[in-house]
Amino acid sequence: MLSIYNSLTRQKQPFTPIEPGCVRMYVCGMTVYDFCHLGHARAFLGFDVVQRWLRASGYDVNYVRNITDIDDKIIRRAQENDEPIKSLTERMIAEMHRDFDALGIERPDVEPRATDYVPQMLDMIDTLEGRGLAYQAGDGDVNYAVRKFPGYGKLSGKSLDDLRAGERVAVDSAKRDPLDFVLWKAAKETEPADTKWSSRWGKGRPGWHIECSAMSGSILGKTLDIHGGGPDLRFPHHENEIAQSEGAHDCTFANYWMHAGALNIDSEKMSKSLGNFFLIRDVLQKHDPEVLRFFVVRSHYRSLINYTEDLLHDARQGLSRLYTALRDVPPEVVDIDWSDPQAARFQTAMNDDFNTPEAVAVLFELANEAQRTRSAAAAGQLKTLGGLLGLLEREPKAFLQAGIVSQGLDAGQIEALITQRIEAKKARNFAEADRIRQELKTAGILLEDSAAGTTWRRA
RNA sequence: GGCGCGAUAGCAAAGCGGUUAUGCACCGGAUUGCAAAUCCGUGUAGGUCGGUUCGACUCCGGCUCGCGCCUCCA
Repeated sequence: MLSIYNSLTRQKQPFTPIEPGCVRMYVCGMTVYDFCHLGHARAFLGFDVVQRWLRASGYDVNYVRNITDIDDKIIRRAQENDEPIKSLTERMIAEMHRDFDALGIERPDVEPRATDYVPQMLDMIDTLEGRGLAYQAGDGDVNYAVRKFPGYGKLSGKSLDDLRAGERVAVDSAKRDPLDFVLWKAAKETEPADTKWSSRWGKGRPGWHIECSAMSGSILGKTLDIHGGGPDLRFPHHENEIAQSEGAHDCTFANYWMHAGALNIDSEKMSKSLGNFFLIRDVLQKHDPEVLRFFVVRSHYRSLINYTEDLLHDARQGLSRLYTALRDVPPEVVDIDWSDPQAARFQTAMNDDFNTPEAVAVLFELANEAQRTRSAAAAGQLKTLGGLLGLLEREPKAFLQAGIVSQGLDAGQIEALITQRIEAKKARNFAEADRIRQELKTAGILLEDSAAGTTWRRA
């Protein structure tokens, strides 16, 4: 029923887990040296939806998303900050959780940290060396001998000779082949003690790629159902993971490879040098986290998303329409009946490689139906189906009135002005009533009069 | 240079070889003291050239343009 686009075969395939009813899913997580940015939000939101839908479909999911807490950038940042590695990584992990929680990204079942799996990494490197796939170079580093692994390049569609032809990096003479990558990095005298582990190759630290192979293998076994990650991890990281895991275990590493699409800012790649680098927390200063989630979910997880302020405003308008329907037609609590036409469309869409844009279209149709027919059942379906995407779980009023108070009026000030306006209306002083309406509108507050009284929401 | 992806109405974004995607915005109408929300109505979009077909936005090929990866990167 469910089909998934497999980056390895470049086509959609029916999803068949190794063990019926169970899904072993591994997604490459954060390197914790800085705050999370919008690209992270996009990718991890994408896999959050995948994970949610698998569970909603009845699978017992074991979702592992690692944390890389030892790495060159972490070491550099810790030195810049003059703080211990552990202190920096603990801080960044807490900040990551704060950002992800705000966006409704559920915690994985297991969140392993690389530094807790160094022995497993060393075992794996040992196995690779025993098999002639790894060697210690003159500089002390242990490298993977890429030419010895026949399948190298199968995920990225690159041949070693193509890669060599397009070579742009200075050749590291200690490597037998320029494409060989580091499994174990020999420690340098100048590096702090908390970056060094003992091994039979001498003191050092693991290479980035081996971390994921060791953690996924230790926790989920030699073969995964789904391996996911951001778009730029496909090469070399995932290619190298395959070389390591399949080289060590002699069996398929992952049956389905999933890659999220990229996120651009104003049509350009987000980068610090272009000055268009957005952290999640920066965006949440100005926008509701659920709006950001909706913005991401209304596009397909594999497509390129372009982030602009206008587009985020557009997303807010759309999400407001959905919440307005739930406000006007209180939903009844319903269990989804998958034979219902709209629920079936939603299910079919999600089963078609997690087609959230189509699923969101169903949400709008349910909102229309709820409003048109005052159907509490349709509203209930809207809320429940939305919940499967991590949306529409708040009180409508809470969403519609939520805002950054520091930027404008708070609820008390708004209520006071509304009271003044009601007095003016009673006195048939419509000019004054309209002036207050306009004053509030300028502050981003829209008033809605009805038989039940006056309500407000933020634009 | 190598590998890959994309081009849909004002904007965003899907499915689909022949039948309304959907949302936002816009424009009429109803409603309202005025609005907002809501409801009703209004859209013949598919880069370009050629091919396949009774029929193509949808399949195939060329071209143009845009993007990503090949270096740490979600």
